[in-house]
Amino acid sequence: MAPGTGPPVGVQRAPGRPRDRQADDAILAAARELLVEVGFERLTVTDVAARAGVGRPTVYRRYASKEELVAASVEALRSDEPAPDTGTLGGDLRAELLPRASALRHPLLLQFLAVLLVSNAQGSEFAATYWRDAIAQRRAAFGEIFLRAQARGELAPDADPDLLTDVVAGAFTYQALRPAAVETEAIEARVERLLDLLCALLQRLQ
Amino acid sequence: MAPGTGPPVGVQRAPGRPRDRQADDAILAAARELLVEVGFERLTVTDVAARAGVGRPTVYRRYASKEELVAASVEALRSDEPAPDTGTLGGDLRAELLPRASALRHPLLLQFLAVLLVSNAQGSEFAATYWRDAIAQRRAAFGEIFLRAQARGELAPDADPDLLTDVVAGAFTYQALRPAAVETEAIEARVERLLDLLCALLQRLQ
DNA sequence: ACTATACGTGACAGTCCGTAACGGATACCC
DNA sequence: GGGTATCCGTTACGGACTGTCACGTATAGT
Repeated sequence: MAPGTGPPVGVQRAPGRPRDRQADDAILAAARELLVEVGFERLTVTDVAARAGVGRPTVYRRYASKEELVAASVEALRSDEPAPDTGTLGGDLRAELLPRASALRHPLLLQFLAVLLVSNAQGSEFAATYWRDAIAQRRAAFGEIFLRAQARGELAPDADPDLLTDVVAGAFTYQALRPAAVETEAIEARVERLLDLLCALLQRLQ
Repeated sequence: MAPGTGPPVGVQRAPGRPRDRQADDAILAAARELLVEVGFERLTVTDVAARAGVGRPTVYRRYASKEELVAASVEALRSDEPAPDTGTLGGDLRAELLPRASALRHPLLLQFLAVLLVSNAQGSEFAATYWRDAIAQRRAAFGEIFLRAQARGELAPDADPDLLTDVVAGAFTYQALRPAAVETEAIEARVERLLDLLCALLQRLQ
């Protein structure tokens, strides 16, 4: 997962020429762009290297496989995402869930979920790492939304935020299975209706 | 999607040697088995042909691509699934949802969902066909469960069964993203708790 | 200077996809 | 039976991708 054998931590300094940190970023950016453009399966390491202006061995020096490269590129994106609105106590539940609904249908995340689904179903070693590095933190942000709603009295205090996350995140993620190319705006409307239904369900749970 | 240019319908009879129907079944069975064993990406047409005891061109004579082969193998599985319990009015909602929860986490279906997710995110032409052939009918069975629950008075009659399907199917499908290899029995328990929560949510919607 | 590593280029073996060519087999029609 | 059209299995091919290696060169610390 980490580039190579890991960066030299703290005072310790590796001998020889250091890694080009500019290449690090270029590789991750190129991987993200191509993942969105052509998908995981048609993404090639050759193309990533070319777009990053880098030789292919330079990519493999950092990531042992195409899977690790993709996982790292998605994980790096998380720090670029907007902060989960940790201002006041926030508005109502619906207003807080809406931006998360669209974030869950981000093309990059969906491509990654597909990788996760596949490596999962066959018990790949990557599955657990993927979950821990890329999904768990996003789920935590979801759980805090429900905690805030409970603090505001919008939600029953004994409801498990983790299970609620499964329900809400599952419903939104599920929308990505629909043939989006044909009716991308119809799905937007459907998400709105879904959001209404979920809020009605949750707020009746008091 | 259909094998070759389609089978001769009705009285019409194609000239020349007919297709080996035994090979048809062997190919689909081999594809299903390998899809579960190694996943979509590591499934090769060469292996499918070998397991089916068939030459590789014999596979390509029926399906234009690996994607079509996989889609057909999943679609063929649907007819093997148990009938959706169209007996009396059924038991309660929870009892009807339970078998569907495990059906949604069938390894074969999950592999297929991953294919759908990928081809979807990049606007593949297959996406719409996949949805229509393999998903839409399963969703219909789900909708009927909610219709029966409404007939029994367990559910508000104005609730949209289609949206409810999104919520329930989404929650269960989402579980497949968890690292299953490590804790396969923990997920079983989680599905039980999730089922309890969903029933509590739905039945409060009156 | 010396060492150790990174870089780019180019090449390589191995695998897979999808297609084509061949000889033989099997159905229908005259 | 002869003719025709399609199937089958085998074998081979071009193209693409993966992951690795070797080479010469560049860049850091000692």
